[in-house]
Amino acid sequence: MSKTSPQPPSAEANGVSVIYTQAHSSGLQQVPQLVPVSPAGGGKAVPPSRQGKKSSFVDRNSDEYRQRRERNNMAVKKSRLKSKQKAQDTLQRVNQLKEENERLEAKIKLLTKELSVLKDLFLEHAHNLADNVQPVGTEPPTANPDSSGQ
Amino acid sequence: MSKTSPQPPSAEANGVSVIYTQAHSSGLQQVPQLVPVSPAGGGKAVPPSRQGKKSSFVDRNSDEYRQRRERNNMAVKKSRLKSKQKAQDTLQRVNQLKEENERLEAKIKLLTKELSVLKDLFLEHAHNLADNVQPVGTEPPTANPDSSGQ
DNA sequence: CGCCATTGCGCAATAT
DNA sequence: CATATTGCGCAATGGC
Repeated sequence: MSKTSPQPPSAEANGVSVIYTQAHSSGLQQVPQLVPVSPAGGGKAVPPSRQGKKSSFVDRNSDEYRQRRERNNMAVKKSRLKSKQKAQDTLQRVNQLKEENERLEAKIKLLTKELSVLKDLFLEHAHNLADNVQPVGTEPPTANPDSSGQ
Repeated sequence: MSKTSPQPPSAEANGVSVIYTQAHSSGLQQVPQLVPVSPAGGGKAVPPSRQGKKSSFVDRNSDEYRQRRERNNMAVKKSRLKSKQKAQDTLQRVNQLKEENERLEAKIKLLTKELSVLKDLFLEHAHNLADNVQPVGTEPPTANPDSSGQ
């Protein structure tokens, strides 16, 4: 009883899914019904073509309105879900890349070590040649008159 | 005139910044004032302690309420901004990791090539030895009966 | 008990 | 004209 998502604001999630999915805010007993589509001068006064039709009010009771709202609500949900998906994918991508990075670093470490070994062999051999030491048969391993490290 | 952010829903952004920052929904002329804090049985009926106080209604006109709302609105904005920041950071992280990946792959390629060269040198030298080629000036054991590779 | 932080949700303006 | 996105405020809830 402690790790649940914020749960829909009581309405709709409960049995009160009557009609007012928009129960929030000051409504609950809507009186106005008709509200100006855009209060305060929106700049250009209503497109001349729509003048003699519905001035500029929306009927919050019309089926048209409710249907539009519902559709938009669905679209919103969908969009937000998609958004969250993408965010998660991005997170996964990060982890994926981090893993690959570690893999590559490990490989580099290995290759570097191998190279180091081979180079050392070369150096040793070069020294042997320079010090006049025959290859097969005789081998004074680390008993060389060599004094330098490296 | 085509790349502007959704601009606040007309109210508040315009000159109508009266009080109703919550202008949305069916309000605009709020009549109820007092609304049940949680419609439909929320399960357990109100904490016994609050019974004789304010039952369970919120006064949408009280300064208390408005202040709480305003504070929450700020918190919400802040939280959302933070969220977006984090999302962007994550995207940057992806690019960062991708770059690093390329860098590492290039390094691997280089190291691999170096290794390849050194190994070839070794092979060549081994062949020289096998083919009866003495290093400084000594007689070889007349070629080794060695045939195993590696 | 309160405060801030998060989160799901619906609305409206906009973008596509 | 329809859907997709986005900023915003509300309310429930998480967490300190």
